[in-house]
Amino acid sequence: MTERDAEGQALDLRLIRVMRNMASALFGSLERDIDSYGLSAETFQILELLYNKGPHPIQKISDKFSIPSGSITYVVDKLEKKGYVERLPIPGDRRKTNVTLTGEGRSYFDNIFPKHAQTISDNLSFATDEEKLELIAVLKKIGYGISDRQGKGNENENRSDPLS
Amino acid sequence: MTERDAEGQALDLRLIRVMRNMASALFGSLERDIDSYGLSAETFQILELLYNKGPHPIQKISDKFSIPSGSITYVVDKLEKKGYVERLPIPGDRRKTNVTLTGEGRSYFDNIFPKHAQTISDNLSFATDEEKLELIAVLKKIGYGISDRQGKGNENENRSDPLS
DNA sequence: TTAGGATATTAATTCGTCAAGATACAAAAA
DNA sequence: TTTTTGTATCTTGACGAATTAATATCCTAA
Repeated sequence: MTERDAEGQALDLRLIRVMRNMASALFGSLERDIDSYGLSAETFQILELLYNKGPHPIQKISDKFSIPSGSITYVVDKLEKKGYVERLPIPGDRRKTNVTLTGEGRSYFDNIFPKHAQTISDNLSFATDEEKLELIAVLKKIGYGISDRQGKGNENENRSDPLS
Repeated sequence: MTERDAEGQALDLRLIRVMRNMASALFGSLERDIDSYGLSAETFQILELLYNKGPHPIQKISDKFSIPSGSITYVVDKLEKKGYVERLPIPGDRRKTNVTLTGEGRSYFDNIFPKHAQTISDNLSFATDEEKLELIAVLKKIGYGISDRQGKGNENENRSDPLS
């Protein structure tokens, strides 16, 4: 990789520091919000996935969120104990298990999601819509760049739902 | 807090998703780099602090990085066992303990920091300098906004080294 | 059939946090 | 003064959360 001159490097270090602080303030705030619903950021995202895209095999969830295979059982167990999801066998392949939202899980998410979305908007209210569009464009470019450079084995991934 | 219309809300959700994915790609990449030096993101940042700003009392470090008081002992222990830092009493207050870089810690950091800085530049190379400056401005604004709203008890913090 | 891989769980372990405790300082009361 | 009360600092030990490595079951293709 090409080396940067001292000045450019200093700019990069400044940017990474601002990013770290912003991320810590923003995601910290969102995590506290999610915590108030009795969930973790991780379990919230899993519920969100099931809510928006229906049942998923355990392994898909594990992949999507980079949760180790040994941990995903533990995580799904917790959600199952709370009554928000259930495990269902997948016909045709008895190795797989589908995770699906229960009625209770759905209505709980119906309840908390709008609140959380409002918290997100509150936290992002310090930028204008124009700035937000600019952020989306640039941050996407960076995220893509990094993921593509790494993912030398994932070329066939869903590019219509980028970075998802 | 004022509520957003559906369209604005959708923009916010888009932005937060892009931010999450970007952060996970970027910080994941940086963490893997740091991991290759046998450190965690947290311990790396502590070494960086001691390197740039000299010895710090344990409690300052604990505060700065929001590490619980029970955990900071554990973290400093690990760095001490590796020989990178040592604990020294602070004259005048026997409750406090200073954490300082050892010679070994300093030369180790001398060695790894330039490598890590290069990794940072590599990961940020997908944005132009102009875009980076724009990012710094907007992300700072968001980070400030969130921190200031929360920190109703921290008005007296160091604003010349913002969000640090 | 059999060999190899995919999927999920279990058990052991590691990691980090919390609550409680030990010590020291500082300020107010006696 | 000295005593008391409250607070700050750090560590300890018990605990829970999350990961790893090993295991059980199942599928696919040679």
